[in-house]
Amino acid sequence: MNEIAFDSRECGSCPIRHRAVCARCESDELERLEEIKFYRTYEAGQPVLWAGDQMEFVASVVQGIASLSQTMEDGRTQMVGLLLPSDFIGRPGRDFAPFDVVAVSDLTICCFRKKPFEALMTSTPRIGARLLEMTLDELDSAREWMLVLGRKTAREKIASLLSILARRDASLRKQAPRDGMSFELPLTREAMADYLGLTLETVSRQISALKKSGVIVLEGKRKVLVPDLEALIDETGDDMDGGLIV
Amino acid sequence: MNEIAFDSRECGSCPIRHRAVCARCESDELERLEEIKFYRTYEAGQPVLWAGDQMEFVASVVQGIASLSQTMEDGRTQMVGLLLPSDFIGRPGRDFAPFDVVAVSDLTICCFRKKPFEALMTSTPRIGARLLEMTLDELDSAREWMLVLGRKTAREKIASLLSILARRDASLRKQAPRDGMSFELPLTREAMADYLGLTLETVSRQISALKKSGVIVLEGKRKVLVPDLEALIDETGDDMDGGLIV
DNA sequence: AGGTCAACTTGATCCTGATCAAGGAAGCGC
DNA sequence: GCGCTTCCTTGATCAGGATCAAGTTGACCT
Repeated sequence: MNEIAFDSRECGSCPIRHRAVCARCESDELERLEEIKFYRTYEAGQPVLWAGDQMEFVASVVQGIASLSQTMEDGRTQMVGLLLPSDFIGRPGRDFAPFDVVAVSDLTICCFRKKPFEALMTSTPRIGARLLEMTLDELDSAREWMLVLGRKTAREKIASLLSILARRDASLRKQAPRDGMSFELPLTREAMADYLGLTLETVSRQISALKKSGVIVLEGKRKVLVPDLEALIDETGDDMDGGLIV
Repeated sequence: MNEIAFDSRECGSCPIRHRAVCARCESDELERLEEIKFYRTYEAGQPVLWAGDQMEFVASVVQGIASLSQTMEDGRTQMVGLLLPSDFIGRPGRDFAPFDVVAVSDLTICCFRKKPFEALMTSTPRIGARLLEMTLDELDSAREWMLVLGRKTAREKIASLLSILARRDASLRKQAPRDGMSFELPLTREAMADYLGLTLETVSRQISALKKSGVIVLEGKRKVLVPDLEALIDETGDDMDGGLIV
């Protein structure tokens, strides 16, 4: 996700967050960030914020996965973002949460009170610039996901999600994605369905179908092995190179 | 779209652009923007940029409509954004276009060479801050659209698009959306289909259906009259208040 | 007027994914 | 062990939208 190297020890106990926002920043900025931060943890399934809530902090994901989602009155739900470690929650300059934020797995986030963070942003333009860069990345990701939602078949959708998860999993442990890699599925079938605009039954069926055609191998229900990465990417319908970055 | 009042005469011949980026800025910033800008025009259907193209400028839409879209090898197309007057094209800090940009109607854009614009951004933090704000708005819009693509029925999709177009049309002429308003459809059925993740036949059928149930009245093929705005919004499946802002 | 073309409408049929329904597997407390 | 719950799988059927296929409309040209 974030290419910038930054020695994590210098950042104290919240390395990822600092790497995300303060890349290349000077140490006094780091210290000022240290002063205003605190941690929160949530269990899988717990809400972090409801749409419309007052947000008194911005945060970054340290560990675990959170989701951004919207629900219609009749219960139809669409996940609009998956927040993995190093992703940013909240928006300077905005007071209310636009979407529900829910802990998908056990979750630790590193929070910064919004007011001081905003003050820091105006006094340190680099932070704002970095945030703009991150937001533009997220916007591109959201738009790429619109192709998935609007035009892909169920099978292509599943393959797209798996290939994203595989790549992000690899990059979190700083490896290149490779053949024969395996990773843990952090989402229930229902959460996958909500992300992909499908039902959980269809998700289950398509995973079974990919398994049957040998594109993936399941170890238990939540562990996926990808014997041939290119075969999986083939199933996404994307052209080889471009590829989703989420 | 943009709530900030700014006397357009002060901005020379490109008022919207300046209002979008330079809101509340001082006059010397305006002058510096004047120095590096130029205009381009395109006819309906012409491409502005292909995905992967080098971008040597950023721009804002002055008149007409442009689309952002992605196409798969087999020809499936998904529009991922609709750019109306005052919307921004391009991204400081990025060299290649991530999506195709096409003129949907006759189009005028106001361009700024990227290098000087970026220089201006670092020397004038307010511009960066404004751009961050706009990008966050676009991100929210993109995420709201994901609900439309992933979970809404064809009829709800059409109603959602019409209600957005109605509202943006009203706001462009600085009126509150009201009952009995009518507006021009700037998109072909095919373009609507590409935006909504449908086929053009389904779009046509659902428009006919909405007409038959009296939610809209067609005058010719491209002019829509909305006798009762609330009835249209009802059809979107959204709750009354929140509502899509695109 | 007639011809041409693009945009649109409408009908018939098919198929993907939703829905309804039942049952299996793993974890956990007692 | 047993019951209980949550998550997942699989089957049968249904329906919404895609696809294929004609027509229609209207703008523009000569």
